[in-house]
Amino acid sequence: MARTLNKKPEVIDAALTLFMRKGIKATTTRDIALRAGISEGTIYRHFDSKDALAEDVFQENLNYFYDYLKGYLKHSKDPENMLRAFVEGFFEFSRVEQRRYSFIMAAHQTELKQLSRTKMKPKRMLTKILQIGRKAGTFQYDDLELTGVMLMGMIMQTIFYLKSGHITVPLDNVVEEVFLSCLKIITNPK
Amino acid sequence: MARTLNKKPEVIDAALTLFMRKGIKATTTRDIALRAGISEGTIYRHFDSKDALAEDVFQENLNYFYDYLKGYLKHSKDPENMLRAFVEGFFEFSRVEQRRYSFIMAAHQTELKQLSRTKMKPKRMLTKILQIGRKAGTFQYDDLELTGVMLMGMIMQTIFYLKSGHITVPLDNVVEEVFLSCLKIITNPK
Amino acid sequence: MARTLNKKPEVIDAALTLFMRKGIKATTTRDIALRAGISEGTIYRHFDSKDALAEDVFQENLNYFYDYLKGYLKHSKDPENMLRAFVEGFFEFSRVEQRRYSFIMAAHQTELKQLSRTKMKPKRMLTKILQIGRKAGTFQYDDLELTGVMLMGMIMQTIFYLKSGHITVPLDNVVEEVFLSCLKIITNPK
Amino acid sequence: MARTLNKKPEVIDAALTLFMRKGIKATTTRDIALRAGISEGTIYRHFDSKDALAEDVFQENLNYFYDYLKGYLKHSKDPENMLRAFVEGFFEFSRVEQRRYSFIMAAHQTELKQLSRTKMKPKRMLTKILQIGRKAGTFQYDDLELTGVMLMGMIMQTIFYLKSGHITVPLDNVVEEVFLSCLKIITNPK
DNA sequence: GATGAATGAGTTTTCATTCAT
DNA sequence: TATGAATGAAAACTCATTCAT
Repeated sequence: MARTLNKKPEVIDAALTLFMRKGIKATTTRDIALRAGISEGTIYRHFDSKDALAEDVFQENLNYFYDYLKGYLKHSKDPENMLRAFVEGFFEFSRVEQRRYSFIMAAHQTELKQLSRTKMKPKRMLTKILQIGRKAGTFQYDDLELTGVMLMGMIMQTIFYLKSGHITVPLDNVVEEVFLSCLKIITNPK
Repeated sequence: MARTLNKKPEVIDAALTLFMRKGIKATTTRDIALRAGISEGTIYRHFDSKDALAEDVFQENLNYFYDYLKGYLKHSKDPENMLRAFVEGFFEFSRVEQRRYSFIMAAHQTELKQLSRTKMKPKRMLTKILQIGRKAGTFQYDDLELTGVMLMGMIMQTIFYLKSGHITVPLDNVVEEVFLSCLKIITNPK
Repeated sequence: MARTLNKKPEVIDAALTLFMRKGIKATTTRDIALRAGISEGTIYRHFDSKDALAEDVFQENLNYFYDYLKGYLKHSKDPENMLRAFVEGFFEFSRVEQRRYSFIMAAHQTELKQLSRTKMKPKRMLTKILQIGRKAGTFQYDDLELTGVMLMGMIMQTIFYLKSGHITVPLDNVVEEVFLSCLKIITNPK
Repeated sequence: MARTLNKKPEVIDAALTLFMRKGIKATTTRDIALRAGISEGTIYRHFDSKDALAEDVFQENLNYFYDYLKGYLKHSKDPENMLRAFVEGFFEFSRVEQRRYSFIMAAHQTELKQLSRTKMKPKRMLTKILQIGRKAGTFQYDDLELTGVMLMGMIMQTIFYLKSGHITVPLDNVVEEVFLSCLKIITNPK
């Protein structure tokens, strides 16, 4: 079937690795071509510009992350378990798929043009869980968005510091601790 | 005699604005010179390199932020009040000094060379508060670093989303909400 | 057996349109392939190079133009009528076959390699008419080439400005006016 | 006074020479830099883009041409003499300033972006002369624009063919012949 | 004949930094 | 100190042409 070669996957893969390692700006098309074992021109056969490539890589990885989390949540039934799975999945992904995770975060926060930053799918997953929990009477909170954001912040920031080696607690404990802190916020009466 | 005019402040001010707006990498020395109303060469009279300028701007703003928070905390006596002041101060600073705040965060997370990222002074303020609170018996938690990081994450992420206009709750309520959530984590029994 | 489809006409047609619109240099093989609905490689099955394609398109259109004028002149007998037919034919062609005309002119004046510019068939038609007219005693002029060139210039320049919309006189009047001006040059005594 | 070097004139001069010789498209910024004895970057210190440079060179030369013609016309009083001076000036310029003339014509017809083609100053000079002549009763014609265009066409086309060596008549005679032909068009009764 | 991915040499453009004035 | 023109290395991007399928 495949009549001709198609180096698009190689381009994307090389780009991901390098974007993650040095950031989008600091990665040159030459770097990408070199690592992909292709010529620079080939990049432009598949993408309109370096920015378009970055955008593409970002979306692809975001989807990958999203699917990863969905897989993690599949078997959870009650809200609390879903939340636990979400937190665990987040940490797990950041550990197993370091490259992807780092890239997603960096791109999300600063490197990408405003456009694509809009919808952070994983955050919407979390708010969904919170909604279900409130409906079930398990969770209590005032503002959905705000609560979601706070929990996301706890999780992401903890991972950020984990990566810089500033936390010495064993990983499992960290995850548990973060999960419990989440629970405290949404299950305790004021 | 001759009032040798010193353009350094102009340089720093222009750099700050631009770094914050477009990031360090995306800001050119030409941009800076243009906005500062000086020539490009002048930048190098005051700084060894663009990176050195960025580093300088970062430190200066971090100190400014730190001093700002210190002023906010001055009159708080008990740990809970200190924590409240800290959270309020953080939000207030991000509101009043938008440029500075945005720049500090962006630079902190991605753009600066590893060197200067090491010590995030405001975070150490927070851990200090947590320590005092634990000593006084007001706060309970297992790991100091981890807890500090989680609280920081909640605060920073909330501000991040506030800035993108995704939260519709009135600011005062948001601050109160975040503060209460912090309290829940460190004052509630498991 | 197999009706080996031949995409050559598509190539030529697409090339003509694009060459005319943006000039030869500014038209890429990619543009041509896209517009022709074929692949870039196919162009090289029919032409040795882009330049050869341009040359081909030029010749083909020049011949087309020439045949068009010949058809216009067929029924004219005396020199004056022939000249009138020539002028009318020129204007008519430029109107009905805009793409072809624009391309011929542009290519003729600047874009083609010296080679093919040599013989501008329509101009030789005009000089032929002038010769016949002189022999018949209808036209008077000193130098054949020079006179031909001047008349050509009047016609072509007028069409050029017509196309840019700078002339507001009705087309028929324009043609008549140009024809009369030609006549003045070759029928009036000094 | 001149405190620092300024290579802008060198850039323009080199560009003019090369644009004229090979056309704008075929001239690379590298060519220009090499010939100007500067680095490529310097071009961009003085012009936003290669296109902007071409535009600038075009305007400059058009003005130069215009001034040249004005000088030629200065001492002519009656319309007929003005017209003669105009025709002579045109031919003379094309001979003395070959580079400039060729460039102006090529750029005018195809190479420049639509924008700058709008106003062809010399043509407006000619229409001015025609107006004066009509007011003075010396010239007769119906449409000013159309007549101007036809005369321009005769002049330009003749020069074009002169350059390609297709005309063997001595230059002075050519000029005289063209001038007389112009006169015939605007001084003879229908 | 047709494809379309790949090429690579070449093009325009960018930008931190230097330096004569 | 301040200038601003100049630099040059490197960046993003282009495109006619080739070639395996």
